[in-house]
Amino acid sequence: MTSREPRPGKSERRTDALSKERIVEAAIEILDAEGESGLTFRALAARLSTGSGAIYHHVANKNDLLTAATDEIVERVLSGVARYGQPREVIRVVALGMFDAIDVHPWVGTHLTSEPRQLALPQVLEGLGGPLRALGVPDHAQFDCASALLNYVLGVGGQNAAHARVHAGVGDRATFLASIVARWTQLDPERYPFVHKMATRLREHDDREQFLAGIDLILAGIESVSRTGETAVLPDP
Amino acid sequence: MTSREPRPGKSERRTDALSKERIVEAAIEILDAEGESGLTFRALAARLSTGSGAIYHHVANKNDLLTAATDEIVERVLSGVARYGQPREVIRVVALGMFDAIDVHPWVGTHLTSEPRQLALPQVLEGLGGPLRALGVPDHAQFDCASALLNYVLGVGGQNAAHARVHAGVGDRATFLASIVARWTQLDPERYPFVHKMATRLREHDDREQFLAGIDLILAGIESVSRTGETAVLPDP
DNA sequence: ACCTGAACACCGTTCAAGT
DNA sequence: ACCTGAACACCGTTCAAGT
Repeated sequence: MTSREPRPGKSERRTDALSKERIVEAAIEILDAEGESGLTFRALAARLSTGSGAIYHHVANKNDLLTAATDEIVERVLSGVARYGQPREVIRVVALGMFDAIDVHPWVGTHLTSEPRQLALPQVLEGLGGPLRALGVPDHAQFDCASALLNYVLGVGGQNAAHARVHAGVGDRATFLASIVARWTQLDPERYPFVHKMATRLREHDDREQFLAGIDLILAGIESVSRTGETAVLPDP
Repeated sequence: MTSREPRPGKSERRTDALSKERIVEAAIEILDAEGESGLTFRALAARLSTGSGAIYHHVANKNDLLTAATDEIVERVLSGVARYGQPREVIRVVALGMFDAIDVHPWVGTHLTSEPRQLALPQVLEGLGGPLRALGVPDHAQFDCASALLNYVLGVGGQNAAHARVHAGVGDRATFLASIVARWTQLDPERYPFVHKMATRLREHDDREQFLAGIDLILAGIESVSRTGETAVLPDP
């Protein structure tokens, strides 16, 4: 519980003065280790060997801190992702990068959908939407296509973050999934036939593969829009 | 600030004893009127003219209360939705029902993605996935298709909830969107060419139409999977 | 200018005491 | 059995006082 010494340098000045970068870095470490509920200004101040009020000299409030931490993770992920190559492959790599990042940092999946003004959102949008032109998607359809991809990625991310949050408290992932399957199979089979059919598949499915299958599904839809023109689904004539 | 009289009936017993239904109903009213931050056990107790501890006799905790409120809204929406007709139309109506519900009750969009054990999730899954068989989607692909639709709906819902939360505090929707457009156009046009192209469209777009365009995109992808078989996107042979 | 940490205004939740 | 509301153990945030 005692705070570690901040490097035993000369005593002229603390060599590691507080800065937004150091605060964000410490916040990320706490978030990864303890989850969202572990990040308090008191815990953060203790880890930085300072008073909780000091943090407010570098960060406006907790929301600002979470936004900065989320932006930092997304920046790292997307800067390490190839932007050349087949457009379809770039989209898949960007999407998978976000999926894996949220797998490692579940809190990113939560905050990404809760603060629409953060930089991370246009960054992901650029990564998913940029390749659309090269894919042959007409100008007027690009917004809809990019937004579908983005919202799907955000949906899965939020869901995975919620899963991680829950089975952080209650045992491991397998027992957590089993508890959901059990709940689903208790539902009335007359009213929920589809859910019953899917329940077993839920237990044995691979999150990452299924995520990619969804991306491929949307990509197939995008291809079909690009071919047929204006609307994705034409009413039967 | 004085609490309203609970109906001046005879004094044998309070005619309106506390119950989970009454608590959930009051919680929904507070959530709709004041937003998520307005729902506190003190505010809820005051509205129900009782002590805050009394609520715990009918509800396990705040998460349980929010789950019950979310389930209630989703139950209302989906029970009022047609289950017959063209399968594609059923999917669109279920999706639009969720979209509109989250538009009216933004907190539903938040809680739907934060509690994976709630009943509302399999309910929406049934509504979106049930019609897939009639659409001609092969058995082994139905899980991926339904999950893509569900995650897209959850993504948009979470995003819209976040928008509502922000522009509840800061003026109306138009100025909120304008502030996002302003932020996006300040980004480096070299690094974010796509975001720049989309920024103007963001201001003039219709949320509901765009939501439906995304559903249609995924439906087009589903059609294409059903036609071509196993994989959505075939590698060029 | 930056840091400190006590103080303030809240929360969710518990629990002895009432009916 | 159900309700009451004070008390407890936290929060985020502020701010006088220090350096």
